[in-house]
Amino acid sequence: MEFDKNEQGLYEFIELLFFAYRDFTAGPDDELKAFGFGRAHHRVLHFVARNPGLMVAELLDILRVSKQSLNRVLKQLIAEEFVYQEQGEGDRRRRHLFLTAKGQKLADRLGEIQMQQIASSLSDFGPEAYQNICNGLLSLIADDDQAEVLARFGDARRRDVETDDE
Amino acid sequence: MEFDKNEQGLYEFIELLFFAYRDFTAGPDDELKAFGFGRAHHRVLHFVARNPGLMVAELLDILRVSKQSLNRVLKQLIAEEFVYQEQGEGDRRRRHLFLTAKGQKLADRLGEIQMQQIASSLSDFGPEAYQNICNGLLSLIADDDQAEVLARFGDARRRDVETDDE
DNA sequence: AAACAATGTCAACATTGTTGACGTATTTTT
DNA sequence: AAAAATACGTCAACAATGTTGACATTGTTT
Repeated sequence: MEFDKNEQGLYEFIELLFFAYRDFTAGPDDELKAFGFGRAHHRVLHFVARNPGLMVAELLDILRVSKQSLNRVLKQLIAEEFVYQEQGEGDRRRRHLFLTAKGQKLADRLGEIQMQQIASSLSDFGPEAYQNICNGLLSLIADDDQAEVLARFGDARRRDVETDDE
Repeated sequence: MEFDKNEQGLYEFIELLFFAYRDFTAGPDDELKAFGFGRAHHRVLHFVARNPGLMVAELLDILRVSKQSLNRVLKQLIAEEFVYQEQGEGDRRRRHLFLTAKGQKLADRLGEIQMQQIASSLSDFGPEAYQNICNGLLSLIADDDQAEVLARFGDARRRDVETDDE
């Protein structure tokens, strides 16, 4: 299949993104049903897992939903002890979010499902092709947000290095 | 930025897909508000525009929603004359879907918004990189569905060629 | 005639999004 | 110290979009 950058080809690109997203979210959605959770809960679990100590305001900026919408799922996750909060040390208005052991376990499980799917999907691609795919997705992100996303990636990597050193 | 295929890198891939989808759907969503429509209406407009004469059952298979959920938005689109139906000639139970002039105009407008976004996002990529990106998205689609998607692409291309010949 | 298929429709409900208003700590500014 | 701003939580109402179950209509197949 040749993908061209004419009008026809760009319409196909739109559909590829739709179908990829549709199929990519299907696995975790199923798993979450058993817990009475949905995709909104998954997002919180994912970003808290990847950014321990994340503040509510930061999460709001990532998800781009109203605080009331976030609070509804966050409240459930805290009540059922998948997530806990710690008061900020410098500024005690802030609530830093962390996963409990139970939350970490679920986040890991959901990650595993998606990882397997990506890994098997992308196994045929060499490193250069993989870079192309990632850079392609990155460039689809609004210009203003790209730096933000990369900054969080950088932080997560630094945090991992520090953790490895401990 | 180097994207690796380790666990860290695959988590980043998940996020890239999330952010790309989030920002990519934002533009049309805004435009649709003026018509009192949402993303669900957009999907119908898109797939009917790309596959004139599409049957309801096919649309259900593409969107993977219940017929009741589809019918709610389809009914509105028909009532407000963005979409019309034609009874099947061979099998008169079937309803083939088409866009009216008004529907086509809106579909074109939404397409234009997304096309500009893709075109400017992907303009830096050469043909090989673009093939990688498309093939990457394609491989994320469930195996069972890939053939189906490609078949529809093929049909649309053939239909375009026929149309050009007329 | 009976069964099946394609579509439409009614009703009830769940999830996840929205806006608006208000409350409570806590920190910053004046 | 008082006032303003910030970070977060909460209540309520509502909208969009998804679900399931039941049933009707029409047309086709057996």
